[in-house]
Amino acid sequence: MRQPRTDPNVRRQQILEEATWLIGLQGYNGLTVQDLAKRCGLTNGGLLYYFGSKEQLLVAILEERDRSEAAIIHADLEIAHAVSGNANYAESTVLKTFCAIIARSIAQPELLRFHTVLQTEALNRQHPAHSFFLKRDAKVLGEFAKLLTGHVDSPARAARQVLALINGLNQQWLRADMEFDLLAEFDEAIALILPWARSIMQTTYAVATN
Amino acid sequence: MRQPRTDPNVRRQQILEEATWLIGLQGYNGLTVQDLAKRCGLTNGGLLYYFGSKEQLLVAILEERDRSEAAIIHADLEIAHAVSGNANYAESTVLKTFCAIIARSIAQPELLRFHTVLQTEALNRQHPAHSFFLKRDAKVLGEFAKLLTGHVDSPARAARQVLALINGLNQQWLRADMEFDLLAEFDEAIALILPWARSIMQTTYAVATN
Amino acid sequence: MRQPRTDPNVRRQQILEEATWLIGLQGYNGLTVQDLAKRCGLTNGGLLYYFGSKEQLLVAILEERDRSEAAIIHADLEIAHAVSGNANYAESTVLKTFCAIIARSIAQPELLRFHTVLQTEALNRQHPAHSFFLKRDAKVLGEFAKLLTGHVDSPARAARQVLALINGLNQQWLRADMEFDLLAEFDEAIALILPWARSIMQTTYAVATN
Amino acid sequence: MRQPRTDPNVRRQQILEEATWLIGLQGYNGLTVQDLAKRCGLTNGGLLYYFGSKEQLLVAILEERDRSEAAIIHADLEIAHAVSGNANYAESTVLKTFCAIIARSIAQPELLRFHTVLQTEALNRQHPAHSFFLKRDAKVLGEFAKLLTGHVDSPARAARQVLALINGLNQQWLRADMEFDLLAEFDEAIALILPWARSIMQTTYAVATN
DNA sequence: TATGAATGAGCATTCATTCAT
DNA sequence: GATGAATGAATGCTCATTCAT
Repeated sequence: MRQPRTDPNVRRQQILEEATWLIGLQGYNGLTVQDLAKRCGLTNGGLLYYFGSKEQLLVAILEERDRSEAAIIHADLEIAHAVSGNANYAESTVLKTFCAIIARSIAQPELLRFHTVLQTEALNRQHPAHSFFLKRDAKVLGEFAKLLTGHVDSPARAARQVLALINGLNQQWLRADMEFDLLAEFDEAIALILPWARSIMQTTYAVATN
Repeated sequence: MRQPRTDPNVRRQQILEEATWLIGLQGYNGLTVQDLAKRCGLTNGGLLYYFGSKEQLLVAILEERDRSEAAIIHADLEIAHAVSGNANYAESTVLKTFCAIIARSIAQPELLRFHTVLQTEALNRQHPAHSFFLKRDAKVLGEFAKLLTGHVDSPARAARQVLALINGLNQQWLRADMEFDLLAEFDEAIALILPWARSIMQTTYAVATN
Repeated sequence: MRQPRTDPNVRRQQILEEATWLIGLQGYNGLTVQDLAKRCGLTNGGLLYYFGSKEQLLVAILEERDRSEAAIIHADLEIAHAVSGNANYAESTVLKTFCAIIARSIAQPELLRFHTVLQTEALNRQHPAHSFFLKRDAKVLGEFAKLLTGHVDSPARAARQVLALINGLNQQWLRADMEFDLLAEFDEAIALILPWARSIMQTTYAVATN
Repeated sequence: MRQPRTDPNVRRQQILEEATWLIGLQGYNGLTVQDLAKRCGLTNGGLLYYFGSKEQLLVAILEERDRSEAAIIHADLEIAHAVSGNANYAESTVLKTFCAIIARSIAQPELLRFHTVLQTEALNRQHPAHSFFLKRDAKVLGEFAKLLTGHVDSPARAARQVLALINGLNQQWLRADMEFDLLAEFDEAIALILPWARSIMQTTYAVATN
């Protein structure tokens, strides 16, 4: 009857992962604590012991997402920048960064789903993740613009275009049940904005997909 | 106490509009029959008299959306095609069609919100609008491709790119509370795919916004 | 399965009465909507249809109590006052009023229980009936003082004493399962404050218990 | 992380005190083990280690109350009685005893609150403290009657009156947030029953408030 | 055409208690 | 001695739906 006492850190992580998966399917509002608890093999009371409330669970997921995303992206960029010594990022770095984003989505489609679904649900000002995604859009646009500086006429505008392409293609890909080659489509699309991209694609591929 | 006996067709239309607005805010699952009924000035029982169930209400909205969209787009294109006599659409027609889509979104942001929110919520295979948006994506991509034939190397791929740009920019625009010039951003973005677009923009503007 | 459609006003009244009874037993916090609903022969949802929330139900009870109490007391006094033409109330009126309060408690012990239990539960500042009983004490003390003016040295102090005696005896009576003669005890007690009371008791009795 | 190992007797005492305080605020049913544990700086499991269950905790509090009350009252009386050698208590002893009760309530309002709240909550026959307060009322009335013997016509009846006055005034005092002079009000009230009280009040005051 | 009463299922959350550690 | 994880039952409330009127 009683659970065989799982390591609480493992449990917590498991809950976060299952919740991410379920939110990706049904959104935050469509998620029920009961469902989630059952998937994790405990009762709703047991689950709420970890996070206090459904909303705090969401906050915990978003914080973790923030942490791991920041870790990945910044690690890549900081190194690249330090190496070059130049004010702007190298062409290969820029391209690699964008492609890495897509590659990660392909590798972890449940995370992509989570972001895609939650992001739109959170257009509602009352949504607990509303301001999170407001800030996130601003931050991402800023980082993209910085990345694009020196490579396009208007970095801010190009940042919007890159982000729009990423989000738009992601959504098509998810709706089509991932049955087209997202990375290939993105490569072609990014070449619209960075014409030199096509010529250095081979190298990038290898890096991005690792 | 009793309602002053509104014309049932007017009532129906009002319900559809309020529902569209509310779904745009909170999604279909977030919509409550009670809320909607109150906004329409009748009781939940009274509302369901018109549509039978919440799901049938959604179906009715989607059908109406289908009808009015098809009417607008096809009207434009059929005429344009008939006039030219050519196998492909004229540059100005293509551009005008795309811009008209954006212009309509700007003119009726509640419809844009409805589509944006519902479309993502419907990524879930269980969602009553799932197959609707599956078909819609296919249809739109097909129409875009046809429209782009003769103007780009790969019409199918370019169609994806255009649709991605539209959806992506729309989402950014809604999240930013409509505080940037969506049409200007789109003009620049479409010029990435159709380089000749920039030169004929002035004319298009006037037409698209009417 | 479905209820045989009781008259909604009757239903409402029935709910208020059952709730009064249950609160008298277990307090407001001890009252469960489920329990109350079952006693009324409907589901909790059905019950909340009438009052919206447990707290609003309490408010409705208190409002009704207020109304019917004010009606009874003021009717008696206004008439008595009007008749006498004197600035102060007649001895018999004063006594009759106090005894009538006790007589009503004896006739409707469930109301007495309700007030006794809720009043103490509401000592908590967070309690939804807290301010109700604050105001009630003030109002009752004021009315008692007015009633006692001309009959005692310090009407305000005597009002406190009368109220304390009433509440204190009530509580003992309820705890003793109503197994002593509350009215007799009160008659003796009120005579401590109004020494002339004993001599006119016979008359009062007859009136108060009607 | 782990508690710095407080002396278990101190701990126990602290729990009893905090519980008394919380029950005075919200009643026994309104008390939650979680709340109480947090106030005591340990977890719910840790708290229940001491008392086994919420109800046993209540029993422990009541037993302790019994003990310390009995100790105080009886000490006073026994001595007074022994000294006088008379069958009845001296006037000053009687008055001192009553006033001492009030003085103790003023000095420890949290105990007064506890009794006031719990006593009424326990009117419910299902309440774990129901029989405790039944017996207590009987015992107190008996002791009061013994105390009043020789000073009033009907000691039993006078005992009721004194107890009613004490409880009634206490309740008013708590509701008024302790913003009137309870002892002064009680002095006047007790003089209704013991007319000679007023003349020996000065002496009593000094004793009672120490 | 609609209202208004009612249901039944579900929801997030709370809580006393248990127990392995 | 005490923690921390977990349960199971309950709680107030919401919601789509039904249906007599």
